[in-house]
Amino acid sequence: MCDRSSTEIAAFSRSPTDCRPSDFLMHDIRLLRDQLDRLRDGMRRRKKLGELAPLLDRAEELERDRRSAITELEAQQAQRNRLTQEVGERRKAGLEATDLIAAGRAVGDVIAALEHRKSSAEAAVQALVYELPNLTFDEVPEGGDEANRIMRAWGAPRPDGSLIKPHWEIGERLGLLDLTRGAKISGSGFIVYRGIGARLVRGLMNMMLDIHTVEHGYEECSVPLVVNRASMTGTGQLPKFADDMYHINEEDLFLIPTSEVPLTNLYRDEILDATELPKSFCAFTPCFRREAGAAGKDTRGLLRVHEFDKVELVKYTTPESSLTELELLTSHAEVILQRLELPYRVLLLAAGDTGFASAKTYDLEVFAPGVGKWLEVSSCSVMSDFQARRANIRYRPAPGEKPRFLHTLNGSALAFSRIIASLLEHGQQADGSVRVPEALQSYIGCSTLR
RNA sequence: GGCGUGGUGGCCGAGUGGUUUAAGGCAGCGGUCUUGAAAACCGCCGAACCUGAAAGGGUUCCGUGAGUUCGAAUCUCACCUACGCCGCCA
Repeated sequence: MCDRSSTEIAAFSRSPTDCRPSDFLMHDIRLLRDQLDRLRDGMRRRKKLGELAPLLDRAEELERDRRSAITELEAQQAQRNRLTQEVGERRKAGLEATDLIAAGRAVGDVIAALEHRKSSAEAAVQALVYELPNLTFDEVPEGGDEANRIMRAWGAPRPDGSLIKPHWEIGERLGLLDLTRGAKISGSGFIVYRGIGARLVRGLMNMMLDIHTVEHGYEECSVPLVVNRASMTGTGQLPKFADDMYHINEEDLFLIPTSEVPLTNLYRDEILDATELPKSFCAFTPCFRREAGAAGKDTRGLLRVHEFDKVELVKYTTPESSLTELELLTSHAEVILQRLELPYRVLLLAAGDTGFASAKTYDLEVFAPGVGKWLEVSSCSVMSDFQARRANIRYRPAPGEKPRFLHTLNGSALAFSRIIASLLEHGQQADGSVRVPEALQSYIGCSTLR
């Protein structure tokens, strides 16, 4: 078991609106000199070592140069401090100081050059470190998605799957999906829900939020859908995944790909009290994804779209309790699937299939008989201190003690479009109508979609 | 959008070019006193980085960045942000 308290790689902007190389918490870059082997092993477990090994070597070299620049720079700064202090003393005594001023000017030139060298090295190290994914926990299987592990399953896919139509057919026939007009007004991958379809969205939102707030104790938040660069960097979407996001040029703002971003950045640059932890939040928001590079994949229906709704869960915990909290958070997502009577399975993702910022992830998959696939409807992750470092979120274990980075977790509970696809396909009846699960009936006011 | 005023450590707050090495207070921690507590008094008390086996030494940080200067919390410019007034607006 690895030390979860102060391990993960990272780097970190602390400015509210910007991310400049000169303003980083650098100390965990020590991993580059102290624990290079651990970093290498982490990348190997993700099957990324071939790709990232040269980057690690380069980063280590730059880090050495950064430190030597700092050492020289600080010696020169100390020299300058002595000179300027003496200038002050001579002035006070009414004496000339032209020689000291000349010397000071010379030292100033040296300092300027060293500062430039330091900030170049720092920016370069930073850029490389930003490309390194989180280290996964030891219990995460090595390898790619072939090594994913099915942990448990709930319910059973219906036996008559071959008779089931895909959700887009049933949805359009019942008039609750209008894919053609969605494409007309915005583009392919933008959905119009109509009539009972729109009411289904609203009902799912209320049902999920009610369960998480009332039964599971999450604080509900209504958050901005547009966030700044520092927030996107804090949770790890930037700089590596810039192409996946919609960007507003004039203001340099981004449309959120998930409400994990605003919820996790709520406490950016803050120090929480240990007694406040764990903190649990949920939010309903649309999520925007460009899906660049996914052209031609799952183009029909609701499986891969540019805008979808989601209820997200986010937790802030101590390093000691984050794994327990992951199990809890995952179970909270499962509750929704059980209430919706959708058969699902829980996968522990292998290291190579685990997301960039995550240390351990469970995926929840629902079987959709119409398209004949398991659909990923939730991804529940513990990010260890990867995001906390980037976003500078700490907690004080006890009064008077040093602040430590906390752990963040998040999970979808759940993503709507695939859930709607699953509901339509799983609930299909012989006459083409769709049965509504009991827990949802009061939210949408009927027991059958027809 | 226009004009104006602010942004200083966990909090409040002084500070307009050179012992600021950031005053003072509150909170916190330790101690003296006390049967105990309170009060009073004394001491400690920000973050990060570099160096070092350690002890220690050094550097940076006053919203952010860029300038001016031998020297910037302090002067200049831009930006962010909060508040006030005016304009516009659901």
